[in-house]
Amino acid sequence: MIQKPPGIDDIFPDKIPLWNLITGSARQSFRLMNYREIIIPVMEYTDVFARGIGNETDIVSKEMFTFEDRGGRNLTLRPEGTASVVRAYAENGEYNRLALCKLFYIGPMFRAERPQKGRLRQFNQFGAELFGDGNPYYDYEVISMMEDITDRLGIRDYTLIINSIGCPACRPAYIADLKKYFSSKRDLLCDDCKRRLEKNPLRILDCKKESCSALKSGSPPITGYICGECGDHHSKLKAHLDSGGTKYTEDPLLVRGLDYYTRTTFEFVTEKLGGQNAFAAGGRYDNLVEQFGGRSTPAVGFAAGIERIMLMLEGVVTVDDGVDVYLVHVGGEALEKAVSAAKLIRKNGYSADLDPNERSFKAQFKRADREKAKACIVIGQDEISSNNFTVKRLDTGEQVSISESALIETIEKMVAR
RNA sequence: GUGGAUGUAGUUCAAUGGUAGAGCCCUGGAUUGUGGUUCCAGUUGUUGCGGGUUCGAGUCCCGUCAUCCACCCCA
Repeated sequence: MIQKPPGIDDIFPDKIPLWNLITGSARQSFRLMNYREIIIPVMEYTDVFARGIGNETDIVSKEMFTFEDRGGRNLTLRPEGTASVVRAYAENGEYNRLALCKLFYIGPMFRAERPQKGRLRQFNQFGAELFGDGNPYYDYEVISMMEDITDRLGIRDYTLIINSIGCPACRPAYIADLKKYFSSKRDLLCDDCKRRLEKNPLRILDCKKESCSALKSGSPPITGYICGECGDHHSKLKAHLDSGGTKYTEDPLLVRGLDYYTRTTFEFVTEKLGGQNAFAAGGRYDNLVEQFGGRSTPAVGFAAGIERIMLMLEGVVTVDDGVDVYLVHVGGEALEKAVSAAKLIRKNGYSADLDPNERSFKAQFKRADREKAKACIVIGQDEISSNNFTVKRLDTGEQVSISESALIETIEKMVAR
C-alpha cells in the first residue's frame, strides 16, 4: 500500500464543511475590513526565508524543506506566509507605491518538524498583512480582525497575549542587559539556552524548562527599556483594544520565534490544543520591507493555523450537507424520466442524485437516507401512467403527487429549512 | 532531532505460543411501490513490513516503517 509522507494529511469530504466554515468566516472578516486576497507561490528562493525570518531561528535552521531544482537554484517550500507576501509587495512596484496596502492569504505551509497533535508538516494558514502605515491603530485592526473571526466561529475559550519587544533603537540595550543577567546564571541554564545566550538571548524567555523558567522572574523586564516612541505606540494600542472591548493579557516575556518583529507581538492561545497552545499569532515588522530591498515601509500582520482551529471546533460545530433531492425510479422508462427530472432540478439550483442501476425501492430509499437527502422523487409505473411525480419529504415523511409544472415549486418548499 | 506508547476486517476492539473473532459500518432480505427503529442472513484479513527463535508466532526477540503523546519548536 502506498502511503502519504509523515505529517502530511488528506482532508476528506466530511471535514470540508468545517474547513469552509473557518475559511469562509476569515474571508468574510477580511472583506469587511477591506483586505484583498493575494495568492503567493508555494516555494521561494531559500534566501527569502533565511533573510526574512532569520538564520538563527529554529524554523530556518532546522525545519525547512529545502532542495535544489534542476537549474541548480536553491528553493524552499514556504514555512510561513509573511516573508513571501513581503517579497511580493517589495518586488511589485505597483503595490509598493500605494500609501496603504491590505492583503490576506490562505494556503499550505511546510515545516519539517516531528508531527504530533496540532502539528503537521504540511498545514494551512490564513493570514493578513498591512503595509504603509505605522499607526498603532493598525496593530489594533489586525488583532481585532482575528478576534472577529474567532467570534464568528463561536470560539470563546482563549486568551489574547500582547507585548512590545521594542525597536532597533531601544532593544539592543535590553538584549545587552538580558545577556548580562543570564550570563551570571549561565551554569543554571539548559544546554539549548546556553547556545541561545550567544545567538539570541531573547529566546531564553521562551524556554519552558523549569530551571530556565525560574530565572525569568529575576530578569530585567523589557518594560523598563522600551523607548518613548515604542511605549507611546504600545499604550495607544492598548487604548484601542480597551475601547473596542477586546480583552487581553500583557506578558512582557512573550517573544516570538521569528526575528522580524518590532514593537507589537501577540498570540491567541488556548488550553485545548495540548502542547501546541497557539492558534494565531502575529505582530509588527517595520523593517522587513526595507530588508527585502523595498522602500522603508511599516507593516503589521498575523497568521492563524486552520487545522488547529478545526481541532478546537471538532464536536462543537456540526454541519451536514446532504443532497437536496434523490430520485427513486423503477423500470427502464422511469430511469429516463428521472434523468430528465434531475437535469431540470439542477438547472434550478438544487442538487440531485440517482442510482442508474435497477434496484428496489427500498434499496434506493436507503441510499437516499445515507446521502442525507432532504427529499425524494418517486417515479414508478403509477407516475409514468399518470404523468406525475411523487415527491416525499424525508424528515417528516409527508408525500404529495404533483405534475411536472409544479415540481420545482414543491421542491423549493421541501428543501428550504 | 530526543524520549515513551501503539500497530489485528472499512472502523472500534478481542484472541495462555496451538484452526484469527465480536460490535458498528457495508450488502441483501422480512410475501415483490417507500428510508431512518427492529429482526434475519451475508461479504470483508499477506495480523504495518522484513528477518529471527520455535514442532508451531497476532502473541517472544531484532530491525524497519507509520501513528499517537511528550520534549523541542510553532500556527
